[in-house]
This record gives sequence, C-alpha cells and structure tokens, in this order.
Amino acid sequence: MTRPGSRSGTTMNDVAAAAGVSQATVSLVLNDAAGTRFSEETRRRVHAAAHELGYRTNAHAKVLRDGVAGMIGFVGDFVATAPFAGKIIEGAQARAWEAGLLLLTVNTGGDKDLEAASLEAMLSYKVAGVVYAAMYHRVLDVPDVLAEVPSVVLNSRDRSGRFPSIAPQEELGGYTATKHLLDAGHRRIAMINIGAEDGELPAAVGRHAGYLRALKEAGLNPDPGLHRIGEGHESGGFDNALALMRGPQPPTAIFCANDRTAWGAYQALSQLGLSIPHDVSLVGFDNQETLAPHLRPGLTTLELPFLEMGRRAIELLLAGAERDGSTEYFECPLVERHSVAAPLKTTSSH
Amino acid sequence: MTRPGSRSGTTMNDVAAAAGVSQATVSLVLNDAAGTRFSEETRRRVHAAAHELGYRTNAHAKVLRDGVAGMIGFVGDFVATAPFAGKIIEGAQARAWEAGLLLLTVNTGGDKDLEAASLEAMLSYKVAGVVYAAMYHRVLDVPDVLAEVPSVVLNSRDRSGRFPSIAPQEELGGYTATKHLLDAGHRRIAMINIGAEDGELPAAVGRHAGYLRALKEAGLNPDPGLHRIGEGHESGGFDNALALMRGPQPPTAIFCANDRTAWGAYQALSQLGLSIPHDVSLVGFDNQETLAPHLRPGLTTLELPFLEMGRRAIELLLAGAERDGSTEYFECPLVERHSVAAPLKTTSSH
DNA sequence: CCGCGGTGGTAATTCGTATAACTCTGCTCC
DNA sequence: GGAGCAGAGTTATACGAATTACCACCGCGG
Repeated sequence: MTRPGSRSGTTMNDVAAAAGVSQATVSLVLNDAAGTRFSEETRRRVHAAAHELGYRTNAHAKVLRDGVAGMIGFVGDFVATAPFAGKIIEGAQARAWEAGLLLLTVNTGGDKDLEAASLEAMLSYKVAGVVYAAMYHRVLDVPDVLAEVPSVVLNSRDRSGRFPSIAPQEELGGYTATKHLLDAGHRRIAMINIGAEDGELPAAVGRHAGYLRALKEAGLNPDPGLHRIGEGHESGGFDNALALMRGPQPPTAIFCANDRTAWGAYQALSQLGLSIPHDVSLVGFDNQETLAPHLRPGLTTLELPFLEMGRRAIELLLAGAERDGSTEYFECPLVERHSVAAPLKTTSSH
Repeated sequence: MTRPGSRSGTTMNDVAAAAGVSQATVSLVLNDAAGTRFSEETRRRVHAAAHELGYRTNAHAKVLRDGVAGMIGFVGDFVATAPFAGKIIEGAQARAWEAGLLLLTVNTGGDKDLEAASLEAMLSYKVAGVVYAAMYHRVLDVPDVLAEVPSVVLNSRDRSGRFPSIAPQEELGGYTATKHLLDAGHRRIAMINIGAEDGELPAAVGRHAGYLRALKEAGLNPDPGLHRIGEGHESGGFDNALALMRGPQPPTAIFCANDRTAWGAYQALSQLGLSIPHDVSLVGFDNQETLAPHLRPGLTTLELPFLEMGRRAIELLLAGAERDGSTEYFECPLVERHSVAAPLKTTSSH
C-alpha cells in the first residue's frame, strides 16, 4: 500500500509478465548468469520491470532450490545478557555479514529445553553452521545435534573434543599480568582469583597458573597467604582486598582475576585510605569497557579479544571441512592505564 | 555421518518410502491434520520411520508454501554492543520464542548501508515483522522499506509517526526521582543531566522536565546554578559534582540523569571526603546492573524496563493490524538502595 | 445386482527460483 | 542452396511440504 509497486508478493513471474519475457529470462538476467547472452534491450526491460515492481527475491525459494541457506545460527547461554560479551556477537555478526550471511541468534539463558528446541529450528532453516557460545570460559557438553552441521564452540572448550573451540589464552594472560607487576619492581604480589580452581573453570585455573609461573621465573616463592579466592564479583574483591591489606605482611600489588573483582579492591583500598597506584598497584582482567577505563585511576588490565574471537568463529565455520576438535587460543593483550607504579619500599628478598 | 539415520537431507519422501505410504500421508500424520482418519497402525509406522530416519521438516519448503516465515527481524544500531540494553533483546527474544518465532538480529553499528542491506535480506526471508531498536531514546528516521512489513520502533520514537513506538516514560522518571529526594526532606536538589536538551534527546528533556515539575509542585523555585549538563559519562558526573559541591551553596542531594554520571559523582564525593548518603544523597537513572548494585553504598536509581519493552515490541508486532504511529510509554520504577537519606541540616525555605 | 456411505488412503498441484536442455530465426559459407 | 552455427530466448523440471480433490474397497440395504 506504500508505493504502488512495492507489494510484498512480487515474484519473478510478475516481473516476467511486465517485461514481456519468460521467468527463466528474468532469473538469468537478474543473476547475471555466466555464459548466457541476452540483448541489451532485454536486460534493460527486465531490470526496469524488476525495479518498477519492487521485486525482491524470495530467499526461501532460493534456499529450497539450492539447498543451503545464508544464515548462521548463534546460540549462547547469554548472548545478549552479559555486559561485555556483546563484542563477541558483534565480531561474529560482522564477519558473517562480510560473507553475505545473516545471524540467527538465540540466548537460552541456560534453559536446555529452549536450547534444544532452537537448535532444531535452526537446523530446519538449514543454517550454514552453528556457533555455540558461552558467557565465560569453561569446559562444556555440546548437544549432539550440532554434529549435523559445521559447528564451533566459542569462548569455551568442548569436553568431547569433537568440535573446534576458540578460547582466550588464560595462562599467558595471568603470566603477563604478573610479569608486568614484577617488572614494575613488586615482590609481594597477591592474587584474588575468581572462584575455585576445580578444573571446570579454565579462566581461574589458567590465570593462576600464569601467576605462579611468572613468580617462579622471577625466583620468588609464592606466599600462600597472598592467594585468595573471591567469586568474581565486586564483593569478593572488596572483602579479600580488605583482608589482604590488614594482614601481617600486606602485598604491594594485587592481581585481580577480573575487572569486577578489581573494582571491589578499589573500593576497599579507598576505604582504607590507601591510594592507587601509590600505595598499592592493581592489575585486572577482561578490560570491561564499562568499568576499566572509568575507574580512578584507570585500571591496567588484560583485554579479552572478543571481537576477534567472534570473527574467528565464523571464519572457522566458513572454512568448514577439517572439523577436528582442536582449540584455538587467543592472546589477551595488556592494556596499560594508571593503576600500576613502582612499590613504595622494596621488601628486599635477601 | 554421525548416527546412521540422521542425514541432513531426509525428506518426507524418504519417510514415506520407509513407512510404505505416500508423502501426503506422512505430511497429514505428522502434522496431525484435522479431519483426517488414518489407522493407528499407519500412524505408528509413519512416526517410527520419521524418528528412525531423523526426519526434520524443511522450514524453507514450508514457508514457501505457506507464505509466512517464523522469523522476526531485529535491527539495532547497537543490539549487542550496549552493555545494559542486552535486556531489550532478551525480552524480545523470549516473547518471540513463546510465539514459536526466531529472531534474526543485526546490529548495524550505525552503518546505514549495512542497515539497508540487512533489511533487504530480512525481507527476502519474509520475516513476520521487524523491530527497529535504538541504543538510547531519541527521535529517529525509520527506513522506508519497513513500511512493507509490520514494524515497531523500540526505545525511540519514529519522527514520521508512521510506526508504533515504545519508549520509557522519561518525564515521570525524572519526577519520581526528584520526588523521592523531596520526600526524604531535601530542598536543595541539583541535577546533572546527560547532554544538551535540544529536543533530539527525549531522555535529557524528559528527565529534566520531571525534575522541574516535582520542584514546582513542592513550591520550590529551581536554582539554575544547581542544573548542570554532563555528557552522560563518568567524567561528566565527576566534574560537575565537584563543581557543585565546591560552589557557594552546595546541594544536599543530586539527581544524576544516568547511572554512569552518578558513578562519576560517587568518585568526586569520595575525593572530597564526603560520604553518601550522610553528607549528600544521590539518585541515578537506568539501574545499570553492572553498576548500580555494586557501588558503595548501593545506588538508588530508576529502572529502565527494557525486558518488558522488548517483550512488548514483539507483542505489538504479533498483534499487527492497527499500525498507527502512536507511542507506548513504559514507566520506570524506582529501585531503592542506600544512596538516599535525610539531609544533615534543613535549609529552611522561610 | 446396483447404489450408497464410510473408511483409509493417494495423486496432483502449489509456492518461487535456478538451470539444463531445447527451439527458433537468421545468416554465412562452401 | 542447404549445412552449420551463433544469437536470443523459452520450456520443463526439481527442490520439500501442504492440501484439495479424488479413488478404491468393503459391507449392506433394497
């Protein structure tokens, strides 16, 4: 009803009739099919008619005919919900679009029934592949149906090892963070981790391992009293930072295994009247854009390369073929701001 | 290759062959079509064969035949990127799913070409409707193509008035926030707004109007010196709060037009050695989940009902029909935490 | 012995597009 | 002057599911 010609149901037959040619001609001309020859006059008429009628190809008919759809499924336990992980979709969507593909997204919120049902729906839409994304890095069980189509696990690892996975390089991140603090001259470096290291949480395990490696490499003996476990939230950072600084031998620097924890530590230090980085240095992890740059002083932290990871997931899908279950690790670059300085007085180690 | 029967290309004909019946029978049985009668034995065989072969309906064939697809397009200038607006997608997706529909999402990042192209793609997929969502509440120009399909504008208003819009009730929010402060006994209430009120930013205009109305209703004369304009960021909150408190007659309470601004104010007050809410009370706006609950003390703020707004957008789409360009406003409930208390000393007004 | 109604199912068509195979008209060339 | 061929299109079919119209069979009444 909008413009005269833009009825939603305009088909190639309508265009053909308007241009006075056959439907096949319309198809061939509009798709600029290779190896066919039509007079300039005919091409002109077809294009004119198509434009006039507001013709738009019916994607379903095309898919039915060609067998493969221009869509990729993106299932996550969060997708939209998580504040910072939006980047991961942004990257995926951008890359998909470059390949002319649309993203069919569902966030299950952890609901396994919804997950199964939406995967079924996606498969009936003949998606070219499925990205199975997780909010945080862990080891997870991938639904069997995904084996029917190219799939990749994003920001987590597939326990069964059937699917290619993409994950951040946690250990190196932990190492880099700690090394940065060591290089600034710190010797008593605490770590407030996110949750227990029961092996199901590669972020916690890896970051801590990197922390230990850096310490060891510097010839330092890790003080168990400086290693604490929060829950990845502000309160965990707050409580643990408070306990740490009130202890007998407080650290001169704290590595917080995520930015939220670091924020809690900021609040604790502020409450104790300690200044950052003068009295104590801090390094975070995640480079959460709503947080890290806006703390005072700005938080030095490690960036989770979500944009690239999202892009890469689609890339792998498109490459298809190989389909081994190997994991591709992404390095987390250090982004320096102003929460790290040299310690006040060096607690000499000999 | 996974399980024997789960080839991706299993069609009704395959099932029919396996069950020893016709394709029509398979269709009728599987869809449990009304008014048809098949023997129990036949039904059983059909279901068994379908299950055995891992049959899954081809959505494209169905759409082609039936004309309407089980998908809704969701286009945004952000979609994933914005930290808190994820809720809006979550709500939309949940409601869509209840209706058996999938969401086809694209975040354009403001790129108009991408926007146009993805709308075209969505329309070729015969989406049942399109939600056109914006990151922040404003007045925007909606692409003409949207007129071809049921569409609704989410978290913004359509300038042309052709499409139904859904937006938060900013004025009432500003009023509620201010009233809350008045009720606590405050008389000198400042406001740090987000950006200029040039009419293109309903959030800024509305929240300020509500602030003025509440003041007027309380018989107070707004002090222009207490009204400041930030940029909606932390730094705007920081700088303006600092200026406000260092002024000749500092306020006893500040209404910050968003949570990020409020956070900046927290930092400024902390720097000045002022405590919240003892020395000054604060109210924010947005109830940003990564921020408001984690500030110390927790920030009293107004919630943007994104989940409901997202749901409602889909609801309107499904209702279709009417299609007037009216705007539906959503109330922003006050969520009380601990940043508001009675003022220290009342600056009596007579 | 024919017709009739009910039961249980099937054949054929439709949706919109892509494409392989085919037709028809001129023209050239020997 | 007919073979051959290039040029310009067309016809027909397939993709997978839904649906309408139809058909075959059986038992029974008249």
